[in-house]
Amino acid sequence: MAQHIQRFETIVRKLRDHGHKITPQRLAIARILATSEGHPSVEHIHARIAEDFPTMSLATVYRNIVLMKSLGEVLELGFPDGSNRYDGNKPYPHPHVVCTKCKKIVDPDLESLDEMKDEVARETNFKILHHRLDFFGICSDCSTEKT
Amino acid sequence: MAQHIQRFETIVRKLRDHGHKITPQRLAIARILATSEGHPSVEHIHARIAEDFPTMSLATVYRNIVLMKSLGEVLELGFPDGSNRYDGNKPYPHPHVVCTKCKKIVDPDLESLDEMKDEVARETNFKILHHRLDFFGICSDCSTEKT
DNA sequence: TGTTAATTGCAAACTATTATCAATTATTGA
DNA sequence: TCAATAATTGATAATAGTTTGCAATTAACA
Repeated sequence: MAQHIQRFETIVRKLRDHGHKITPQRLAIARILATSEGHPSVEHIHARIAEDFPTMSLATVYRNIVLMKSLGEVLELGFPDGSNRYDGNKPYPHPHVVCTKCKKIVDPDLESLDEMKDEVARETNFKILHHRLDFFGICSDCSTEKT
Repeated sequence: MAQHIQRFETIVRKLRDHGHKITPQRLAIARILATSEGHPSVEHIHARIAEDFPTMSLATVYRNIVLMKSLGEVLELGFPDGSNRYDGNKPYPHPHVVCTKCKKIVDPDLESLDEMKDEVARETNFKILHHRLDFFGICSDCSTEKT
């Protein structure tokens, strides 16, 4: 995916431009965040890197995610059950569809969200800065399973 | 507010119908959940009850919230920063507008959400069961403050 | 009222995340 | 190229919010 490579390079450039060192750990974390379709968790990121670098520390994953969040290059998705997932692919607010069975997360295309934002701003007199929209349900794979 | 009293009675009836004992602690928690406009936190609930019953335990608040959630009478709002707020007033999914400064949470009226749900279901082939929609911004009170 | 199982309060356990700190390493400029 | 230095790392301790275990208490029902 060319756009994944672009995202990866954007993140690395941003890190460099802000004077952060480019370490192998940092690169590995950025790569997974930029190229994953599946909105990985910290555990997932750590486990994947630990396959090749057994000394990779969880703390390093957390630290780098905080850093990339602060640079606006990673979106954190915290869920009510306490689980956190990350998106380095589209680091701006956008709707998600979550399968409650297999935990898959999909990005739908929705038109009407901006209008809705204006509607809310008008009605409540808030200055709306960002938002969060998740739909929860069962994906087609899981609903056809006979288990 | 008559509808707050109704909500309180609905919750108590539901508890009773499911064979749960009606304890003073349980009633106090249900009352706050049913009558609060402000989407209280566990701490808030506990603190308010502790004014009158100093032995009220935090664990009891947690346990009863879990119970009322499982009966579908309380909606849990977990936020990305890890904070949790509860709504015993409208225990079904509905949009929220959160002031990031004073933490106020308001319920806006939105028409277009059901259409959006259908749109998502059509596009992703998910069976949508519930959703979560939050807008974050600055309320009019906070934006007029000169601090 | 007495019996019984649910509920409570307290404290210990747990989990996800953050902070500490000595050792390591990327960057820089000579 | 390499030495100086400041950031980063890994291992572990600390933290905060929530949950669990257990003995004592209490609501519900006969």
